[in-house]
Amino acid sequence: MNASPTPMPGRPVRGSTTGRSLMAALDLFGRRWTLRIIWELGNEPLGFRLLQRRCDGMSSSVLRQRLTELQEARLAEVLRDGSYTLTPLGHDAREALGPVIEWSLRWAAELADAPPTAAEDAGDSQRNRF
Amino acid sequence: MNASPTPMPGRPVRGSTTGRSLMAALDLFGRRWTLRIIWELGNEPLGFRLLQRRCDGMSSSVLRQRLTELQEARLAEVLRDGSYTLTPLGHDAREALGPVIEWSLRWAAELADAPPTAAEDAGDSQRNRF
DNA sequence: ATGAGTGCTTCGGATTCCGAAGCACTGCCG
DNA sequence: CGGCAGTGCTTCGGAATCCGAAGCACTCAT
Repeated sequence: MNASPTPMPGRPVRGSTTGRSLMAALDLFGRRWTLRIIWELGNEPLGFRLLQRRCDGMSSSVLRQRLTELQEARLAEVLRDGSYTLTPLGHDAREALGPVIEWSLRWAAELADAPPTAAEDAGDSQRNRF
Repeated sequence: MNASPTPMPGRPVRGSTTGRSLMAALDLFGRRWTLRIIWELGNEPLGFRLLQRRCDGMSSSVLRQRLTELQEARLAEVLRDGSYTLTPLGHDAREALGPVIEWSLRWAAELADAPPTAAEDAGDSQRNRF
């Protein structure tokens, strides 16, 4: 299973040597689908295939990888019936994500009534502005 | 610049068709280095190369990509002197990340005094537990 | 004018992600 | 009992993404 190691506080983070726990968390969360999985698992325990469907049919191989990482990081665990849940620590993480949710609503509102500025859509507009 | 489109509320998200703003946010944040960049820019405006150094020397090509995405998403902008900052919306996002920081501390503490369970380190231990 | 620093691009190779297919297994239901 | 659908999970080839070294055009201090 040739994958990069699960980020953990105390150990050096991918591309870093400091190992500060915040950086480890940012690295862990900054992997595709991780945030989404935590979010979906926070609602209710889910089996593998059902969880996969909730995540817009994400790749099963990556889902397996993410679930392993989350287990190693002690955010998720398997129930006796085989379904996946968040540990108490995992639920904490999800709650910590709450403000992000609220923000995303503001974000959506902001973008709705703000017409794109000339600077943005023409991505190659500014160059060598020294 | 062959890159996947910047996630935006209202538009379908990568691998999804719902376009809910939360999913867009999770997709945006769930790209490597994005959270880290927001974090670093929240402290102070930074020029390209300095920001790169703050992010453990991340790849310049990816940094450029991320910065463009963040600008399109209106989280970041360029100052007159060429350095990058967070927009007010971007600062909101960073503040929304605050609880995640606090959580990462608890996470570190939790992992510190919790010996690894047999289930974890031997990743290939459990198979076909039907 | 020379050297150091900047923002940014290019490009080949490494890593990661993807999705279809398949395996072994457990329920069902007739 | 014999299908048959559903499960968790793996494999594997190809696509997308990431990486880092190198370089370009430019500015500014010396």
